[in-house]
Amino acid sequence: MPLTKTEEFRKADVRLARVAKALAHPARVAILRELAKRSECVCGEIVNVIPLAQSTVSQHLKELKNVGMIRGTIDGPRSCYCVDPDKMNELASLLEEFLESIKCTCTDTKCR
Amino acid sequence: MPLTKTEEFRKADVRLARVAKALAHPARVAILRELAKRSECVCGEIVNVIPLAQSTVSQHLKELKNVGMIRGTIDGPRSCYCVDPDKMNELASLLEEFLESIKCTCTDTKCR
DNA sequence: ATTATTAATCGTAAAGATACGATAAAGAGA
DNA sequence: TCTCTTTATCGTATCTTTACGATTAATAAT
Repeated sequence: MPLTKTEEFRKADVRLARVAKALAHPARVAILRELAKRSECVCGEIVNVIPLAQSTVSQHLKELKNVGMIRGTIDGPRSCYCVDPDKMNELASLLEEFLESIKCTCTDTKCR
Repeated sequence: MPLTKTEEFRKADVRLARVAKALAHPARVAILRELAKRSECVCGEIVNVIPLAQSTVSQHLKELKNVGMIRGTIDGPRSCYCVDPDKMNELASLLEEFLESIKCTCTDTKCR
């Protein structure tokens, strides 16, 4: 039995959902917040801030990387992670535009 | 063994993740888009637009309702669903503010 | 009253997400 | 070279999400 039938939906909707999904866990939100407030990032510091096991944090980092929000330069035993500014802005715009477009136009009195 | 340990995270991050999660499926994005472009909505029409079974659409509607994005007035055999303007704006602002705050400040040459 | 229509709910199966410990990989430092 | 540190990956258990069909509920229409 099929699970997610993303093929059936509009590409734009699928992309949007994917971006939203990346933000759909407090750990990933926290990671992005941490990364954004530093000029150089090492995952080790991240692990100390997030109340999860190292392997789990690594998993969340991977997800953020997959969607393109962050970049990681592996540098031997320490990797430099940071927000990808261009991609982040692109994805943010995508979400923001959608959110702006969802202003309710309902004139039904039952809904007001 | 615990699954989501939302208790460990900042309330703001948990709230944000919850909002993002509501948008984390193409069907829900499509539903919001449909609702937003009408002045009166009936679930039946929604079902016809979304390539999923009626029961599944109903489930997605419920999730959007739980997070507060939409309101539904059950009116006998037809229910009127529409975007909750105030709540939607509130949630949208939450997300938008966060996205704006995630501008990369990384000055590391390796990341540029 | 009976029948049709519409939407919610229930039960359930399958896929995905989340979390952890253990292990592997890869340099840094002694 | 050997050890330490750090991160990624693997294996696995559990919870959650997604999806559907079947059923229920509630009104509308005949």
